[in-house]
Amino acid sequence: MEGQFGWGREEGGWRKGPWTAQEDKLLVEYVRQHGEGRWNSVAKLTGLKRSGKSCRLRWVNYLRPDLKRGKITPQEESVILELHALWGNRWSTIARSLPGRTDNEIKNYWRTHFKKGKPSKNIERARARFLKQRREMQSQLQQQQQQQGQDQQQRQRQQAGDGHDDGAVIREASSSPAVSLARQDEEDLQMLQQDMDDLLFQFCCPMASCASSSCCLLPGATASASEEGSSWDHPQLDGGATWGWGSLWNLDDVVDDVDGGACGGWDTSFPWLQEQGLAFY
DNA sequence: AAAAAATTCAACCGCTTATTT
DNA sequence: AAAATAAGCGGTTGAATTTTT
Repeated sequence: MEGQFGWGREEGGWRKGPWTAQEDKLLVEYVRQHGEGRWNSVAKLTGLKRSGKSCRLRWVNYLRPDLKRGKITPQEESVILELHALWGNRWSTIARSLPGRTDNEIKNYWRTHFKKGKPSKNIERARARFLKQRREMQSQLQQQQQQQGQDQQQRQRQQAGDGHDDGAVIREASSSPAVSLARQDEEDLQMLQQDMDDLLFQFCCPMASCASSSCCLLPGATASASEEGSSWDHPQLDGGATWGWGSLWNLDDVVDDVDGGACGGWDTSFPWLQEQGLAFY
């Protein structure tokens, strides 16, 4: 029974908690007539007592017809792993490469299957800073390009398109099955790669060779992965199997917070892939 | 058989970013 | 230009379900 306590209650006029079939019907009908978006008017037009936010969420994560139902396939799983190694907890970015899967779904899947340690906040902060910088650079570049003639613009774009012959990790990622990064992401990644290479060199990371080539699952390191806490007691063993990009970002921590002891590893090893006979990288 | 523990995942919250007014 | 509104994101929660004891 719902409606008595916290779940299924009404609060400030809005219903909360699990959606009923009737509510779904109303929302689906609304979208059929008015399309996606303007979620706040759902309540006004249909009488559904749900906030716009709630409606959007329900549609995006559950009612959308293009959603893929059913379990995550092994292929999808390896994509998730791969992209999480690249992007960390940027679930929506990852979801873009998995048609029919939502960020929420991927996030849940990751958390329930793979999450073991806790990544440092600094990773994402440093990363955000980097990406922001990158974005600013890009928009500057764009402005410059606009001032120059269109011919030149095209020439430059071509150059940029052809010119990715460096970056082993990128090549590795894009040659992997079923992974296609959004253009913007790919560009970010490319810059990130360069940046990280520099950092690697600078800090002489012991796993440098691992990170710049395409290891990740070392045969010897089945790494039963200490259940809780960081892997930094034995970084070269526990982390060894997974020193890919996710760990690379930890270098941001080094930069960001040199004496904080921050190099927080993601204790993520992938024995399940082996069980399934799947090679990761 | 049943109680406890663990897992799953839909939906929430707060915050940030984008768009509109 | 700035305030308001909408959309989007990621972390977290907790009811329901499944597994273990």
